[in-house]
Amino acid sequence: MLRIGKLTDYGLVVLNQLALVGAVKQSTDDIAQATGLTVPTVRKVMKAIVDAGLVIAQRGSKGGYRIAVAPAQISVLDVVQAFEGPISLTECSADDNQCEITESCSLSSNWTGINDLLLRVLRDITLDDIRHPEVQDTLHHQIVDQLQRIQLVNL
Amino acid sequence: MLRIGKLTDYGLVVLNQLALVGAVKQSTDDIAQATGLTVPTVRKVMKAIVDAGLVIAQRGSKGGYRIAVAPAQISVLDVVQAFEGPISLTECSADDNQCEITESCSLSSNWTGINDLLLRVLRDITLDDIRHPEVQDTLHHQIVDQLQRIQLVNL
DNA sequence: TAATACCCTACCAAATTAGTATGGTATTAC
DNA sequence: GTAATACCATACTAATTTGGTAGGGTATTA
Repeated sequence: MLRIGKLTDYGLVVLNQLALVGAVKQSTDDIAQATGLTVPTVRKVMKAIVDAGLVIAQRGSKGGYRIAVAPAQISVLDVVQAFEGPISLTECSADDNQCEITESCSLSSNWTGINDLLLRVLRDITLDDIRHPEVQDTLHHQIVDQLQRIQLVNL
Repeated sequence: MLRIGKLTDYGLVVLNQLALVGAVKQSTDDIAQATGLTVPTVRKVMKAIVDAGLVIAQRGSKGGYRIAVAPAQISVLDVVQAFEGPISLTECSADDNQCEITESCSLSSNWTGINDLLLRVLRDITLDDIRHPEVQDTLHHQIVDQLQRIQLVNL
């Protein structure tokens, strides 16, 4: 139903927690306790955001995780892609494989445009925005206002 | 992976086909042949868009389907919702059920804003836009241009 | 009354996702 | 150099969702 995965959501929660404590390293257990997530789930989440370069992991005693990038530099798109790979609304626009319904498929390729718009929106919203609801509200209204001013060419 | 379902895509293809012939009624077989989809799949697609009121069905001999609304009045959002129900990126923002991680969930509620933006974009693009790629390109550029002019408040 | 063509429900198989378990490896402290 | 800490990698299971299919029912028209 056009949903993002739960893990993506968890990822945002964890990043928020890491942003909260700044440079202080936190272990898996710390994070689990702070967020209310289970330890195994946190582990899974950490792998994704470490691989994406959003978080730095240090092993061994005295190890732990700390955020690698300033919250204002982490976009929602970064997080979504860390968990769900490259975004593409349809198979057509993503892979290079041809779809079966060749004749009608020229139409489907238009999803690409919608896809780009979605990417743009997700890229323009940062972890910092998310963390401050009142700021995010303002941002939200700004974008909606702009969209409302757009005259559709064919109407 | 933040995908729309194949059926939704098919729905758009079928609606395009119906729009092509205007007021002429088409049977399931006609549509299947014209689009390259299988008959059972077309049946499933038709149910969704008939229920959504986008297409009118007439039974009996001489029956068939015809488009119920002008293509310029059918938004991509209409089609997506016909197949995938109300759009909500997270469970939190959709249902009234409480999520388990209570403390951190205030953060998750910010998905709502992103959700609204997505709805807005999908609602502003019509079947007519989709059918004319060059028009849709223009539209696309317009929206992206507007988005680019937005200054994020916290940067 | 028979032919046409939509309608409804249910079923099956494949893919995806969430959650869990387990053994391995790097770093630090003593 | 050994033990404790804590991250790492892989794999497995169960639940959910999705796509595709089947079969019998009902309305309309000739």
